[in-house]
Amino acid sequence: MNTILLGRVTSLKADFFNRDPRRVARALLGKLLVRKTPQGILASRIVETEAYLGQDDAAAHTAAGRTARNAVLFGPPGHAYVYFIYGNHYCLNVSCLPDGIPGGVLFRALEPVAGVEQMAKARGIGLAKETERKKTSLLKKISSGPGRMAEAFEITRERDNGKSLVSSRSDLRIVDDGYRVRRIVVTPRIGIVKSADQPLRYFIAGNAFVSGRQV
DNA sequence: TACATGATGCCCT
DNA sequence: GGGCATCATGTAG
Repeated sequence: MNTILLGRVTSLKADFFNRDPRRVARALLGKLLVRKTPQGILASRIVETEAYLGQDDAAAHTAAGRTARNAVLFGPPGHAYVYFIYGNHYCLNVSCLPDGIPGGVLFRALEPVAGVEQMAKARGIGLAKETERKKTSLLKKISSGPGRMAEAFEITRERDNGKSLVSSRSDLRIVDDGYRVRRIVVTPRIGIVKSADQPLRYFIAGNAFVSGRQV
């Protein structure tokens, strides 16, 4: 993608997503979400995800079967499922498993890597005049949370729902820059009522950009 | 056509 | 730590 800015990276293939969402959610930790914009490249490391299992998972949007809204989750793997929630926020998911079988992974938190100023601006956060100490706490507000990261990447349902995250022509992609995750923590998912006890939330241990409180 | 609800974040206390 | 904004979607009537 942008080899000067990011070093050597390889784009993930559709096969990466063609498996159980629990495995995809784990494997996505440490990868980079990359957006090409007219103003420049945005890149952030994926530090927190949640798996949604399809028809056997009461908390998944696909639990009651296929509808116009959730069709992407029933489609081929590696595509963006974007939905609008609470009248304010968009959330980004990626479809998993083969065409016809529902399942997906929710992106919950990102660590900003490139295009930080642009992402801060998209969030209404000013960084320029801040002290280093204050900047550190503001950086966390850019994309620590599913609604926040969607806003930072300017992700909307209109623009991004159904888009491939693995196509070389896509402006929104996921790449591997060789970063290796040391330890992964697994907890129950956040903000749900049904099936709230299942341990399907994954995050990089010790990472400061994970949303909410760390265990 | 009406209504309840939600994979959230912000602001105020 | 709690209330609230705000609306698309699905389901019931």
